Amino acid sequence: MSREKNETRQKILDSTLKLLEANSGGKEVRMSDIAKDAGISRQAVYLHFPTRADLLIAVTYRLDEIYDSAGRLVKPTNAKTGVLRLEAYIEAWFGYLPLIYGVVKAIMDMQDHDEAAKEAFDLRMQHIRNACETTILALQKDGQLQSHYNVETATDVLWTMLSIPVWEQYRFKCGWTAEECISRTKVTAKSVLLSS
Amino acid sequence: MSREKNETRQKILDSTLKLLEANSGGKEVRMSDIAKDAGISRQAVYLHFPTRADLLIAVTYRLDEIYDSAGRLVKPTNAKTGVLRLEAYIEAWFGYLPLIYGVVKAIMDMQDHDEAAKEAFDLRMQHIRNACETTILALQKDGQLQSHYNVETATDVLWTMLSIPVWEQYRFKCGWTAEECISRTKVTAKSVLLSS
DNA sequence: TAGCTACTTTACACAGTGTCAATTGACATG
DNA sequence: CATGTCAATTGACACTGTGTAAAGTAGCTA
Repeated sequence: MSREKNETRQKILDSTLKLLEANSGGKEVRMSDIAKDAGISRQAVYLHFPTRADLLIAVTYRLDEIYDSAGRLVKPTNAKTGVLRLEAYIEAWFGYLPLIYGVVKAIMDMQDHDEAAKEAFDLRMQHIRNACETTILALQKDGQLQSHYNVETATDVLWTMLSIPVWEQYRFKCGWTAEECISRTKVTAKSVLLSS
Repeated sequence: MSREKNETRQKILDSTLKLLEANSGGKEVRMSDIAKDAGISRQAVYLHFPTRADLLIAVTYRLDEIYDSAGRLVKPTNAKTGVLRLEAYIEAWFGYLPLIYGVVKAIMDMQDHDEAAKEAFDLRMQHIRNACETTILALQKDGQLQSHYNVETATDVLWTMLSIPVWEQYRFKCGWTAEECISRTKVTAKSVLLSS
C-alpha cells in the first residue's frame, strides 16, 4: 500500500527538518545525512525526492503546515488601521522567520546552483512582497503614506527592509535579538513610510 | 627572473577580473576558465594562488588599485555637515559597488564553504561599518541624529541599509537603476536617521 | 654545460549529487 | 502455492570542480 510509502516520505521530511533546524547553517546536511537520520539508505531518499532541491522545497510546505503560516499571515489583515497592520505584519513575519530559518537558509544557498530552488524561493519572496504591497495600500488609504513614495517604490522599500538578508545581518552580524529585530524594524519602517 | 612570474600573476588577476565582471554572477568562473583566458594551464594558476579563495581575495586588492577605492572613501570625509557627509558616503559607496560587484558576488558565494573567503569578506564589510559609524558620529555632533537611536544601533541600521544584499534586491529584484539605488537610499537614510 | 625557474602534461584523490541495475523481503491476489 | 508488485537495499559508476603530486620541457643565466 501507499501507506508505507507516505510514512517513509514523512520520515524523510521530518529528518530533513530536524537536521536543518539543528544545524541552522544549511551546510552539513547532505542527502546521506538525511538518509542516515531517517534510518534508510541514501538511494531510498531519491526514490521519494528526485533531487535535493525537490526535497527542500517539499520541506517548506511541511513547514507551512506545522507552523500554520497561512494563519499567521492572515492575522495582520484584521488590523484596524494601516499603521497597526504594518506593525502586525512585521511582528508576524519576523516572528515566523526564526522558526523556519534553517530551511530558508538551505534553499537560499542552493539558489545559485539550482534553478528549481531559485524559482521556489522567488515565489515565496513574491508572496511576502504581495503582503507588503497590501500593507502599503492600507497606509495609503489612511492617507498616512509618505508623499515622496508611490506605492510601488514604497513596497520595494518595505519588502527590502523585511528581506531575509537584512534580518540575518541584524541578527548575526549586529547581534540583535529576535525581539530587537522586530521592534527596531517597526520603528525604522514607520520613519521611512509614514508622512510626518 | 621574478619579472615573468609577476607578469603571469597579473595576467591571471586580469583574466579573473574580466571574467567575473562579464559574467556578473560569480558562477561559471572556474579555475580552468581563468587559466584558459590567461592562456596558461590550470596548474599554473595554482602555482601563483594556492586556492581559489586566495585568488579572489587578491583580485579585490587589485580592484582597490584600479578604482582607487581609498580615494573614493576619503571624499565624503571632507563634507561640511553630517548630512552632506551621509549623502556623499551613500553616493560614493553605491557608486563604487556596481564596479566591483562581480568580484564581490563571487567572494560572497564562497563564504559558506570557505573560511578564508568569509574572513576576507567580513573584514571588508567591517570597513564599511566603520565608515557608517563615523558618519553617524558626524550626524550626532551636528545634533541631527534621531533621538531614539544610540550610535551603535544607528550604525547598525545604516550599515544594513548599505549592505550588498540590500543593493542587490533593489537592483535586481526591484529593477531599480543604480542611480535610483543611490537617490532613494539617501531619502530613506535621512528619514530613518535624522531627527524631525 | 649545468642549474634554476616558470610552466606543461598527465594522473589522481576527494566530496557530493545523481543514475542504474540486480537483489531481497513483504504483502496481495488469483 | 505461485505470481506479481512495490519499497527498499546494495554496490557500482558518471560527473563536476577543487586541489595535490610528479615527471618533463624550454629558456635564461652563470
